[in-house]
Amino acid sequence: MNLKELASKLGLSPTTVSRALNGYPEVNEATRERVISAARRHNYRPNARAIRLATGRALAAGHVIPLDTRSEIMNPIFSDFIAGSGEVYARNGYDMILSVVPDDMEETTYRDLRSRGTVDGVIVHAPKTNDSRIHTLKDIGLPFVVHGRSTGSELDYNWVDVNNRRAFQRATEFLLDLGHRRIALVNGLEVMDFAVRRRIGYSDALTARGVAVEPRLITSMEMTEVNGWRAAEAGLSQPAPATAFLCASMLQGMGVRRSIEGRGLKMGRDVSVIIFDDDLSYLRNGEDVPIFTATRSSVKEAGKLAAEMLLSVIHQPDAAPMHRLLEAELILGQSTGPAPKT
Amino acid sequence: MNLKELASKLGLSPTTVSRALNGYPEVNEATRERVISAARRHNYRPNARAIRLATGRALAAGHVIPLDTRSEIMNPIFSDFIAGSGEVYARNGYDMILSVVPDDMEETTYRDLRSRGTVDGVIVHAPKTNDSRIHTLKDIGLPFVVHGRSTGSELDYNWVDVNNRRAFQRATEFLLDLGHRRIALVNGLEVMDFAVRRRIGYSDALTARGVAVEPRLITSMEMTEVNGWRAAEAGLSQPAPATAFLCASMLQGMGVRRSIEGRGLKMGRDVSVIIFDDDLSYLRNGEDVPIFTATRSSVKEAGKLAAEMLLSVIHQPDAAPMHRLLEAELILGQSTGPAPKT
DNA sequence: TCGGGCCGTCAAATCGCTTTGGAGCCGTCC
DNA sequence: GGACGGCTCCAAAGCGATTTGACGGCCCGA
Repeated sequence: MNLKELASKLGLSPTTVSRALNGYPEVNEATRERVISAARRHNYRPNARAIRLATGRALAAGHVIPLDTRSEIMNPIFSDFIAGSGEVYARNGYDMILSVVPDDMEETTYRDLRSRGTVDGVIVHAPKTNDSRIHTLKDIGLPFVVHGRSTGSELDYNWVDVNNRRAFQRATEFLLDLGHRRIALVNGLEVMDFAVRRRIGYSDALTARGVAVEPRLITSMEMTEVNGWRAAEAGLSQPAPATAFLCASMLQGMGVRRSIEGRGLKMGRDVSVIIFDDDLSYLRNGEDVPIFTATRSSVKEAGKLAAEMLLSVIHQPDAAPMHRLLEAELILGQSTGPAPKT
Repeated sequence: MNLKELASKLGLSPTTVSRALNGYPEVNEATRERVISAARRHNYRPNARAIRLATGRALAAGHVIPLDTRSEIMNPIFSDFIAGSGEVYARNGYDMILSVVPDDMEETTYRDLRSRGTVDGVIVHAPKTNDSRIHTLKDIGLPFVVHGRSTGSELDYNWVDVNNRRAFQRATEFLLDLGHRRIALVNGLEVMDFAVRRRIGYSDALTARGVAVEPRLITSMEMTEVNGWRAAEAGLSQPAPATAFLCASMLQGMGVRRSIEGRGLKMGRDVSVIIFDDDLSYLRNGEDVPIFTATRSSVKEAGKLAAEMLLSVIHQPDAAPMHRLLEAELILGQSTGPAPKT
């Protein structure tokens, strides 16, 4: 059932039917009713392919997910992020197109999406410092929103981000207040921009209190459980072991906990741990009582906001760049306590 | 730069240019060369929207991700699955369209995808027993491949699945061989078909050895860390506590471990644990030495196979239904050992 | 030399919608 | 009574590709 058939069934022209369905004013309300009910009755849905060609819009948003060529690790926050954005797209009649692309092919992908007209805009995931994709996208004129920011880019662009620096600064201060002095940072890879910001927050807090930043207490690895365990093993087996760990993710935190308990110590009493909690639906930080003390910011919510921003950018391409900085909450759990007496 | 422009630049008709680029035989090799190099030079890419309308194909595959209306939990295996399928689609010039949909809206979504012509076929995720989506899809004639199976459906359909029953049967036998008799099953929700199959494998193994299946040792919850912990707390605090746990996922296994270690026991010595390991990229089971003894089957690989199957179904809609049953490997880790002497 | 077949190319129709530029009808105002 | 507007509606021209059917050369065999 297509527009022409429906029109002829109604004894109307395709023009009128199209206008009736799309809410244009130049059609009599009575006929509009007639058209709408006939459309429903015959189960008519306009062909998306034709609409796209006719309007020159793709009615689709792209998410280009970089897949690290060496490690092949997918970012685990990704599924919750798209759960958030997907909802927004669905509500607005947009499709969500995913490309999982080896990270050295991203630029080609953007150019392709643009010149073939597959999408109206894209979300940029996992920005690095001085990320070249921002230039590329500005260059080819494809609307985009970055989830995160890229230090070093002199361009202004649309982004949604968490205040990573502040979150880690606060967490570090909290540990300092508890008397901890040897606080280990279990960071993500510092090619990622957010990881750099987190380290800065951490160092700033230490420095402000006159506590030296010790490189031996800082690790920067992919955010997995095993790497968390490894970092804790290193931090706890030193002559002057860490008394607290600040982790960039829940999974790392779980690895740290495994190391602590494997040594017969108790988390929250002998060693304190704070994590960054993305509030992933399948990785909740306990239920009523949080397991980990955490700085929390929902990644699903970020996905929603980014999608909304993208749609607005698509509709008003010439508007000034938009920014949205989210603050993480500091949540008190069972994994922190006063520094043990030396 | 579109086809017409390119054609006029070359002094050729659009027809010829189109044929040259698409490898049709009725065009002179010399002109083909000329066309191809001109296309490259002018950076011409055919407009996907036009191709879709002209050919009547969507050149896109849909993944409808059910979002549990109550718990809002995304399945964590999902990101690795689409990493696998995405690669296949990309290689074949297909787009991947994702719809994250409240589970009571899935049917509407399928009908919509079909009648608006957004996709050529879909992958069905997370089938339940007697899943109505299979009927719906057959009914509306949209090609599909199920990741998993649905017991109770009398229809024959395309699927890619792991031999869940066998995997859990083998794991249970392995624990029995180690002398364990009180083996707890930490299962997923048994509305999911795969969870039912796993329980059957578990019970079959016990029954075959004359060990009674004790309901008090079986839990069936969403597969999170906290639920794993909870199940272990229950299983370990009974008068005759479990000596081994068989978990449906790595996250549950981590929760079980937390409970074990929280009681001052040692996993692998005092209590044994086997997990089902989906080989998720961000949740590796250790590195060289696996942490958990596990039945392992890569969900990314399953994604690849499902996508390949879907493409083949799209191209040959009338072929007989295809099936692919994957066997899980049994991997020996550090989490299992002989049952402690009573 | 003429007709038939093959090769290479093209004009035009098509896909299913949107959108521009009227057209017809009726009522109002001068 | 005629011009002008406002309502409704329609015919036709797009969007940018694919694809059908046909046509002009050229070669070959009769």
